[in-house]
Amino acid sequence: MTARSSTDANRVIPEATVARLPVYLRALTALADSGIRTCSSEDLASAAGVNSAKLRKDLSYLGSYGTRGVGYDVDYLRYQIAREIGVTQDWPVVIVGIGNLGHALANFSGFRSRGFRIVALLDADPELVGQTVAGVQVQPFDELEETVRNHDVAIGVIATPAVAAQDVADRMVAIGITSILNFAPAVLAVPEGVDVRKVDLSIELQILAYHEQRKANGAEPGPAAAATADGGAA
Amino acid sequence: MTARSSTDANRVIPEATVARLPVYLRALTALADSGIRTCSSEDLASAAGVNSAKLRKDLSYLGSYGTRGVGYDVDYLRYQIAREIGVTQDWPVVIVGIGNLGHALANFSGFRSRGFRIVALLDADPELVGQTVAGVQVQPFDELEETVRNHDVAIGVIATPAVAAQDVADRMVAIGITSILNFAPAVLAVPEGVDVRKVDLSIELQILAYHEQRKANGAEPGPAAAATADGGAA
DNA sequence: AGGAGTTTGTGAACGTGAGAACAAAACCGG
DNA sequence: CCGGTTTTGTTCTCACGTTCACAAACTCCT
Ligand SMILES: NC(=O)c1ccc[n+]([C@@H]2O[C@H](COP(=O)([O-])OP(=O)(O)OC[C@H]3O[C@@H](n4cnc5c(N)ncnc54)[C@H](O)[C@@H]3O)[C@@H](O)[C@H]2O)c1
Ligand SMILES: NC(=O)c1ccc[n+]([C@@H]2O[C@H](COP(=O)([O-])OP(=O)(O)OC[C@H]3O[C@@H](n4cnc5c(N)ncnc54)[C@H](O)[C@@H]3O)[C@@H](O)[C@H]2O)c1
Repeated sequence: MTARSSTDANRVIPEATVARLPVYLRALTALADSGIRTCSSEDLASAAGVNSAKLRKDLSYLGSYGTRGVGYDVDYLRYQIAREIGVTQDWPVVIVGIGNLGHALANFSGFRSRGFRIVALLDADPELVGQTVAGVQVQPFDELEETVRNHDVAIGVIATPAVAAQDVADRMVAIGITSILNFAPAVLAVPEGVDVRKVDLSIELQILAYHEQRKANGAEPGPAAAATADGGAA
Repeated sequence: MTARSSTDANRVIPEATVARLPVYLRALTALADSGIRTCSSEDLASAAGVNSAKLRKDLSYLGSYGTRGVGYDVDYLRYQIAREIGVTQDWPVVIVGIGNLGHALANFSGFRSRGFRIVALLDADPELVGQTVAGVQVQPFDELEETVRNHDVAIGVIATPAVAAQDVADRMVAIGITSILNFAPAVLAVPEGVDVRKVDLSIELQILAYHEQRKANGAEPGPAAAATADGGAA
């Protein structure tokens, strides 16, 4: 109905698969770094911590990039996954809320190396504004709109206290940001078409506590080795 | 087969439900704080950002704590969920790797208020050892065993670089830690019976980038408003 | 060239989770 | 005490995700 990208868009990739592709990408990068040029689905699966059938099925959604009897070319597959995810291009990102967590995020080098570029740090606190964090000057929150327009930002990160999170999200959405990564422990309401993903440390710990309690109570088949995945729709 | 907790353990609660219980708990706390003493499943569901049928089904796994025609008593339900998750007791936690992220975690007040107590911060860097972060002195990594035994720690947090993560995890497991929250972008191998949950910022961003790219390519039914859930078994 | 050995890609079976729908239970007003 | 109203708890159905198992496709050795 609309534009098509080079390799036949609108193939639908299950959310669960999308959530694992970055893991495969990381595993492939590790393999490439250790000089391995070819790997089997078994190799890659164990490096990624999944079972090989699942890996093969996941990759089959992207296309047929392996060679039967041989395996996958590490660099080629890596490029294909990167292209599918969209990290062959650079994504400009803004971070709002430069407190404890915001500082850590700003200093995190893993951003750049994975296709994301921090173009602005913003905070409502006048004390913080003007300070330089990780080589970037903190701007007043009011400059959000200007910055987003100048850099054509689509992805915003919220690292403010929970009470401010909805306000910040509203502002982001109003300005045209369509993907939000939210670290504040708050449920964000956003219009259709805007993606929100949340990272919530407390929830993760509480899930661990639940299983820990069950182990202590003698519930035999204790699960183990969990992860994080999922997606959803608004 | 073994000990039973007060309210009939070994009821099996689906992982997807376990992952949402902390969200309900947070929503209930918010309601309680604003003076609301009773709420319907509809109210709570919208506060938690889920649909009410799902909420009711989730709660039904815990027991029958509502009143038909009336709704749920906020405080009562809150207590029941907290008890089920295991956050009525305090969980001692150790954090290993006090860099950018470790500092932020140590300073995070949301720990204590949700039933977790940081009993130790550990790092391999001699420069860091002895410094006080968030009122706790950083200890050398070698003191892990002693600390874990003294405080009966079951939950460990890894905030070291990826290369060190597996080593740290091995040490933790050897000492008796059975739940690990891993922030390093690495797949951890742990024996059966040990739970690992990972928080990976880069993966979250890449998932957002994927959907963002699809939006740009004109894939109409763009999903939105995702979250984070899941569990698994080793 | 052909057969043995590998390894992918996928069809099918199975399990888990989501959502609609409704009967059972509680309250309320008369 | 009874009928109407509200809201829960649960059942049923469908969609999604995982895993198994195997034919197809490729390599390599003889
Ligand atoms: N620190 C952690 O390790 C951690 C872990 C998990 C979750 N979180 C969550 O992340 C968020 C940030 O945590 P933190 O420890 O960095 O908090 P913080 O208080 O150190 O920092 C919050 C920052 O947000 C700024 N801010 C407040 N309102 C704002 C607004 N309306 N617009 C722009 N900026 C605003 C403040 O000036 C401050 O600099 C919180 O919601 C917290 O619950 C933190
Ligand atoms: N900074 C972030 O916002 C962020 C975001 C997502 C993920 N991460 C990940 O979290 C981890 C920590 O990030 P960071 O920015 O705090 O890194 P960092 O380099 O600032 O801190 C790492 C700390 O771990 C310590 N360490 C190294 N090896 C150790 C060992 N064997 N035992 C004990 N301590 C050891 C180091 O001394 C250092 O203090 C990394 O894996 C990073 O990829 C960080």
